[in-house]
Amino acid sequence: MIGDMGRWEPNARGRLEQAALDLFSERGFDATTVKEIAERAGLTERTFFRHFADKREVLFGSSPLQESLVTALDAGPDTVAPIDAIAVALRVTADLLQERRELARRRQAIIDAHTELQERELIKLASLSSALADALRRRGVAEPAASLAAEAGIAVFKIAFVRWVNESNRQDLPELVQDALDELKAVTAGK
Amino acid sequence: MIGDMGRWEPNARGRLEQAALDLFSERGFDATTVKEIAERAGLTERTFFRHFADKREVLFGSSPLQESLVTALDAGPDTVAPIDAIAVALRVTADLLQERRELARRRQAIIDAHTELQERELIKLASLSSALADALRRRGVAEPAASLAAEAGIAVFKIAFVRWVNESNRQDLPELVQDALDELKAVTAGK
DNA sequence: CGGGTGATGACAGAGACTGTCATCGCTATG
DNA sequence: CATAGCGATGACAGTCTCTGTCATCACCCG
Repeated sequence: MIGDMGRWEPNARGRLEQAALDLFSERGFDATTVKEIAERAGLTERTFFRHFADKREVLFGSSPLQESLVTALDAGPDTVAPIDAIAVALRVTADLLQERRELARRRQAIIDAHTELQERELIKLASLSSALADALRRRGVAEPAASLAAEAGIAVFKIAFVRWVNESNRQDLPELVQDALDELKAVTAGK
Repeated sequence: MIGDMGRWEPNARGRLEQAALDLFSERGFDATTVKEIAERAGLTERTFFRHFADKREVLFGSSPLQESLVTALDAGPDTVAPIDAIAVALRVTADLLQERRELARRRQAIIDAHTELQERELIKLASLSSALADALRRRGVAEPAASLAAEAGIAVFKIAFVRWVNESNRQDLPELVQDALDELKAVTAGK
């Protein structure tokens, strides 16, 4: 418990996120009630739901990945092939994510332990894929190439991320992304 | 209402699925309570939860896709490239699915209207992808090629399926799958 | 016909989420 | 400095999902 702070203590949302992360780590997602999260943050259950649409969303509320990916994609020149534009965006974003490795690990451990959280993660990734496809279309890429390239990019990122989080030795995430992409190219080439 | 049937009317599970599909179509997913579904099927709410883990699962309980995909993959010769083995399995399964077009449309309309249902659909597809990757590994495909090929295959299937469901003119689903796969190959080749 | 077994009903209860209204702290404005 | 407005919070009641528990019912087996 942080202590009872009156109303208007700053950063209510951040306090809720921190409290949730701690409690989920300690007791697990199911064994933690929203009321408990709110109380640890010095707030009420009702206020929790004003900041987050549901109990799961507190783990997914701040995700700078989408912005980074889309920005990087829009920035690159329109001349390169879609898959290469995606490769660049993925590596830039991977580099960003790399700075928060411990937070990412902790969060992922919670998510991996609960199916409901995996569902939420998957739909966030789908939204990411959709945003990527939009950005590609803005670059003049037609359908279904845009959607396919976006889906392929997300798949590559997912697989690289899993390796990065699980390996105990610090491997470079952008490198893992590049490796996974090369593997995908090899596989789809029919080998 | 089907009428009040005593206990032991046959196919309780099927009646629940049918009642749910009808009610979700009529009123929407949120506006339908589990109690209403159960009553239309001549059962109680408690019994609903004995057949389905949660309210969403009633739409996903019977999915023969996974079995078909894995069976088809295991059946093919080990000599072909992973991506081609997947292509065959996808086309065989697409052909199966094609027979239930109207049911698929109705179901998909409900799913598309509710985020929570899309979450469940995505995790079912992830499970499918995982099963595909397992089957590939049984064929001797190494990681991460197996996972990447499986993810790519699911992406191809997803995009072909969307087109098949939305187009008013009856296009051949296996053909759409093949087209999407060819597109993916072109995209990952760097064009 | 009695016992066993599995499916169902009845009931209570926890917890997620929503609607509504009161209350609080800050700020602009006179 | 008073006060009115505004956004964030609290308080409270209520619905619905989902679970645990025990009784009851239909069927099958000997």
